[in-house]
Amino acid sequence: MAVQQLKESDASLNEEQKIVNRIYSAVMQQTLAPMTKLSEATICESFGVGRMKARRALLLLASQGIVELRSNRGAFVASPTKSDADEVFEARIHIEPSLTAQVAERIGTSGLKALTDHIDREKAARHADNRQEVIRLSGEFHVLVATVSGNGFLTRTLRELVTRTSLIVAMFGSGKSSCCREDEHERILEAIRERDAGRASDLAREHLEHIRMDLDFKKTHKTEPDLVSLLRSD
Amino acid sequence: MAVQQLKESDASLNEEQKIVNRIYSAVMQQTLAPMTKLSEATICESFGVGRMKARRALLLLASQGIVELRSNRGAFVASPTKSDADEVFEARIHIEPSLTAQVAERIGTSGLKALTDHIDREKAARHADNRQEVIRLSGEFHVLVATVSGNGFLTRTLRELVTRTSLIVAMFGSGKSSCCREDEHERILEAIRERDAGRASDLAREHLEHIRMDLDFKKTHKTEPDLVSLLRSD
DNA sequence: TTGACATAGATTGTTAACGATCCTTTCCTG
DNA sequence: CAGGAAAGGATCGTTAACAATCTATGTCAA
Repeated sequence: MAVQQLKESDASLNEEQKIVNRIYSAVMQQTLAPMTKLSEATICESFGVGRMKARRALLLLASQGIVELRSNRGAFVASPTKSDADEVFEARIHIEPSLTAQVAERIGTSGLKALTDHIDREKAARHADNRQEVIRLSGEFHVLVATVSGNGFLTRTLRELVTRTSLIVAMFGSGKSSCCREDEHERILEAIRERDAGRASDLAREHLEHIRMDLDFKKTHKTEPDLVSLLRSD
Repeated sequence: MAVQQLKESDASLNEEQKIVNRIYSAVMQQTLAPMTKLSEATICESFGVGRMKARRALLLLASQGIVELRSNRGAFVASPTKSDADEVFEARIHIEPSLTAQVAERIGTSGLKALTDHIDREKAARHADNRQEVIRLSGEFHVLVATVSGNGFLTRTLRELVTRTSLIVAMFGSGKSSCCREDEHERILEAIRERDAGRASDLAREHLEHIRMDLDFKKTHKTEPDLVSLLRSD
């Protein structure tokens, strides 16, 4: 079980993929909020590329549900609905427990080291109170599990699911616990290290259900206070 | 569990999505063989669209691994390797048994009717010896299971997986049994109808493993006789 | 003051032309 | 005759200009 490309060397990639990855990261660390407009011009000057590259990047992001393209109006960071959230968590609960179990059975030393290092980085970020980094690393843990499984397809699928989860949390997250709970990743890693596939699977499922339970679909969407801020006297 | 859009009304779709769907279908019924070149010009005149739409469609197809874009050389129908095949079947075995079990638990009457009708169409096509239709419907059964689950994300994911499986079978299929076995879909449907989630899950897994076992990775790729045909005297 | 309407600006969608790269054919040379 | 180099053709990648659409501002009338 070789870990192929833990570091995706940003250099050897075509430009639009770089743009896509940067936007993915921004969404994952909740720098880009749902409904944020991503105009072509913005992307062109932000990344120093032509309009063609920008449009290709936006099309790719749209095909993965990260942005929404409205005709003649531009691209906006997706704003998932409750039903979108249900789909995403349902899909993750179908995939991740089974995948985590497989990883527990077949992981090698290099994969184990990658996961351990990641947990260390998570702890460091948490200790440093670097919220954005904590959120991003929390999400990427799940992608990393797929990566160490060696399955490129599932890695891409999970990257998409995790990113959409980040948008869902941005929309419906209930306040402070807007990222994964403290030690759940560590406990999953322990189960993997002990080759306990059943426990790893259970922990993964519970972890996802915890994230889901921390959502609150009753409150009005978090990203509508634009209206409020516009109504303020200034 | 409402079945939302069993018929994707080809009319109300933007043009590039129509192109993508047509190519999907062609791959599914093995009209388009791996490594087939899809030049921009071909698509432009085939669908009567501008080069821009053609390029967008090809980019979408590439992002889903159906075609491969080579710089300055054009788009080619993907030719999966053995390792690609392993990834696809691994992913399907992670997803489909669990998904089928869920469908067995939660399916409603409309979903049951959709699946039953589909099986009927499969039988009719088989009886009529319409090979292309049999292959296409066999693949789409798996997509339909995802559709009746009501999960749009998994539906898209399975459409991609099934299409790639079709390419894999085109590359490595061992002769005659190049499509799903006769009655396995029917047995899965029976388990679903009886709400036997465990059996449905098992049957789905076995079915996938049967498809996988019918592959033969030893033989030279099916789509290299281009070399042979070039060597013929003519 | 409020509402509708018209105009101006900005942004996206499309097309066409140009430049770059690759493949094929041809021709030259050993 | 074989090998390689160069020219030609075809295809893709990019850019720039144009057309279409939407948003916002401003005006006028009720």
